[in-house]
Amino acid sequence: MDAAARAVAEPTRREILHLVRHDERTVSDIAEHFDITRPAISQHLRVLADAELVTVRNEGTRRYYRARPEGLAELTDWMAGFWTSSLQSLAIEVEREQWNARKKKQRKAQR
Amino acid sequence: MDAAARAVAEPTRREILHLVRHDERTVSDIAEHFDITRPAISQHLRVLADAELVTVRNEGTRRYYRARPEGLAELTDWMAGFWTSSLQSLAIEVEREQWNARKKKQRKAQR
DNA sequence: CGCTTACGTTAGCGTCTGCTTACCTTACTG
DNA sequence: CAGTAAGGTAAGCAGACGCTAACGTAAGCG
Repeated sequence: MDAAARAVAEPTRREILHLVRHDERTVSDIAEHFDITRPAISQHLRVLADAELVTVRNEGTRRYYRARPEGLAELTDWMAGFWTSSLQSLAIEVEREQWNARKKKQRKAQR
Repeated sequence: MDAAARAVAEPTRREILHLVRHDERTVSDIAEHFDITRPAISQHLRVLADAELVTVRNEGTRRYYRARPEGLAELTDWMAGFWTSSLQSLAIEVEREQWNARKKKQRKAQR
């Protein structure tokens, strides 16, 4: 999951993901969309593959990459769940507010 | 948005976000949870603030940081929308499959 | 006023990263 | 078979990144 987050942090890799989101594409095909060399694309694809955000299909000398929807879903789910406030935490939040209010009153009284 | 993605890629920053997700906390308070120095935390907070993922509230010499829900929501929404397949793209997908099927048959015929 | 507390900022450092160039492997084609 | 097309890999380099140590700053306190 850490790998996925780091992989997506790179603008070029995000563009690549966008390219292979629906279509599967070869490395050269992808490389044409950028100003960087093909090896650089290969390296980005390796990072994305390690993060399990893309899959490969071999056909002769060509390698077809495409986005792996499950990997992307896992990432978004994880991100969304990262800061969702449950009822439990909401209750704690209310308690914290009250605590702060008391504390503020105390500080005011001290002056 | 790019800034937000890069900010979240860092494990320490994710932990910080988690800490100030519901409570607002001071820098020293946050720093206690880590093995790195306080200035390092300050720098991480700067990155998070630049990415508009946290907000600050000054109170005397203390600075209270807390997560900015809107920023987090924007990020997750953007990530989720990044690869959601609309009906439009689904139709394209089907068409692509058919095109591939034809192409495969053609290649087979060529051999 | 000087002292302390709570932070931010800067300089410098080792490490990681993204990129290019050069090379190697593998599969197709004549 | 040699030649070519497609793509992975390695070395090396410049820049970004994360961290620390040292210093600067502003607010509270005696």
